[in-house]
Amino acid sequence: MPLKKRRVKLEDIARKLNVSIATVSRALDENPRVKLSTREKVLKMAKSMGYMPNQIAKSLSSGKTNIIGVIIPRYDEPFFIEVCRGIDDYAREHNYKILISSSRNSFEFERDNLIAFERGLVDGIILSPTHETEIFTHIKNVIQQGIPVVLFDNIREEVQGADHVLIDDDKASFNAVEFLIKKGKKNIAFIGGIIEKKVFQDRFKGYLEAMKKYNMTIREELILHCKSLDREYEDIEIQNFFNNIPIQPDAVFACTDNYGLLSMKTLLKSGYKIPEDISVIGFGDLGLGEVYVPSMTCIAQPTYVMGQKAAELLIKQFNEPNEPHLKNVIKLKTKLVLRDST
Amino acid sequence: MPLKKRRVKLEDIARKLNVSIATVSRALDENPRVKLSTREKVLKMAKSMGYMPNQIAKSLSSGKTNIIGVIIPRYDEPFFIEVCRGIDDYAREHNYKILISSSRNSFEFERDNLIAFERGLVDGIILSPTHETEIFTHIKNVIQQGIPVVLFDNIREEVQGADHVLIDDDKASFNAVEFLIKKGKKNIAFIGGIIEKKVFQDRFKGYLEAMKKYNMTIREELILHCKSLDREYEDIEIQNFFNNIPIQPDAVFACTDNYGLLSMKTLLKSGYKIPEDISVIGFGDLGLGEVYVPSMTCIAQPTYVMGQKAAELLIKQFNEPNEPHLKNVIKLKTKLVLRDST
DNA sequence: TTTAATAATACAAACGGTTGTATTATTTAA
DNA sequence: TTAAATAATACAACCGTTTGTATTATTAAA
Repeated sequence: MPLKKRRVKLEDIARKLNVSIATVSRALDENPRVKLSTREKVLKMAKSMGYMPNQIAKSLSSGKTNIIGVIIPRYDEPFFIEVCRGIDDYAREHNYKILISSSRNSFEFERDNLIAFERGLVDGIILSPTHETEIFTHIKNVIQQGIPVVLFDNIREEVQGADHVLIDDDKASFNAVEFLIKKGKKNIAFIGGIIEKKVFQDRFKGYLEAMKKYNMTIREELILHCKSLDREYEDIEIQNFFNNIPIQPDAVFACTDNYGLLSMKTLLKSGYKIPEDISVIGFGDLGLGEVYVPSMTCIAQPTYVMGQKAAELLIKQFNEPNEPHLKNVIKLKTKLVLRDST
Repeated sequence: MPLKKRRVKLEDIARKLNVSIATVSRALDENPRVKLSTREKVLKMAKSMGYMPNQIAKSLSSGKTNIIGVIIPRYDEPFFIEVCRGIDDYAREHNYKILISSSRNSFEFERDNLIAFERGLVDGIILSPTHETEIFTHIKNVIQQGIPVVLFDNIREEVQGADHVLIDDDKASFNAVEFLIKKGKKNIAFIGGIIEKKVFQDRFKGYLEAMKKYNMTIREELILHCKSLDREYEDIEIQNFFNNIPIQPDAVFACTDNYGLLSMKTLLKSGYKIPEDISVIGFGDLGLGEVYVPSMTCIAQPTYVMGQKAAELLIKQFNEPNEPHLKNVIKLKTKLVLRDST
């Protein structure tokens, strides 16, 4: 193992060629201010000496890091990973890298991550707030520093100066439930999550709206708002719900993919035939819905596109540094992916 | 929206308090060289002015970015995401951030990412080589620059100077197949992947070893080496295999989670009862195996721990900058998670 | 007191680039 | 040939920190 060699820098090249650092810098930039023959000499020498520009020095000097900071609530959810893919692809095409941080579903972590990014590490931030996040001063602070911010997914409150990328939860649910109704379903169960959360409120709202529009009876006994955050306990809640249900539902609209799958699991165990006896629709089209037997009909979110859009909005902000930037709000459409469970 | 304000820097604080920049810097560092009363003044002023240190300047000056670069072949594989979680948790505890890059399963991208990291953005690199990666000069270059490197998962060849974190594929397969044999299975099918790849070679090796040890007849007709890289085509290959199989297998050992699930899907469709007629074991414990009906017995890899170990080794390298660093190789144990499919 | 020792602070170089301006070399026009 | 115009390059400040050394203020010892 050879000794670690000191990095080659502009100065080293300059000295060897007996030119100034400035000339070397410009030559490497293909700046027309340096003579062609000089440029070639410099490029050749740089190559032969194994020159690697120092990104940190560049950033300090230019005030740009070409890094986008991304904060997601968790890594182990395909939804966020897909969004990150979208961000990454778009970013890479525009010469940006992404620095992903997980807030571990904790407000504290979210704030800490934001503060870390605020230290000049990133040119802008794409953030999906945790469900815990109720105040937004930490985000507003960042914006006030002049750092561009784009929010996506779980947005409880619009933030002045930040762009927003959302899906239309309300409408998506409405469409799914409408679809069930039009198929002639009478007793459509609703499986939602903690009702304090905006997502679940909106999805519930869509359910109610569709039911009302078609004059369906809304039965409390067919509605479950899961309270648990823990996967394991969700399972139990859903089992209890279906095992003690006083009316036989003929359809289930579940507010997450997992709720849908857990429902199917329980229903199959109880002897229901899917889709003969009962139809099931889940929300979100990632993970297991497709390979499960039977495969599950889902509301597909344009996850990847969401990431792309977020990156696009952010980079747009980079390129118009003349404030004040107000906000763009993009609402993306979902679509119903029909499978065996309906 | 107020105007973007210029960032507060040490100089601003220094000027206000009529002290030198050095003193301010040291005061914020709690350096005992500054008087307590001065330090307090500085801290107070820094806070009231909303001072945020500039990470880039710090990095340039200190030569440390406190960022770990991570390169994985793809985002949309739970395996890598879990490893990243492990890396991130360990890194965060030791005051490092991670910058994740995907090589999109392409050697070119892998090399490009590596070069980007080489520009001084990261203090060290954790890399899982793509299946395409056959030469390692790009990695050796990085190591020669004195940048610590840890490799994990798909390592075809040990690289001098880099640490390695692996699982014992051979033994894991051996154990799984041995388990099936001990359950009295006679016709154990093997579903592997492209046999040129080291992983699949090792897993096949484990299968053969177990079969030989227990004097089982090895039948070519029960062995499939999938050729496809494409999920969709995998499905077809596996369907064809089982639909045309001349002998009824009573067990399947599949080299990936997905192969296992696809096998189950096909077998169920063909009327097999699992586990009554046939047992199935998959490799990898992430994703669907658990929720599938029936749930699938799997070889669980210590994915999260793998990430932690990788981060640990890397940070260890940071702390012993006296070369030459040779290499550490860590082989992690798997375990068989029993479920309904066996 | 006056000096020596030490505490507190200031100065300035360094990290490795970028970029505006000054300077020198070369070409063009008179 | 020489002045003016322009091309090529050099100089030096700057980005915001850290840190070794020099300087000044304070305290302790003689």
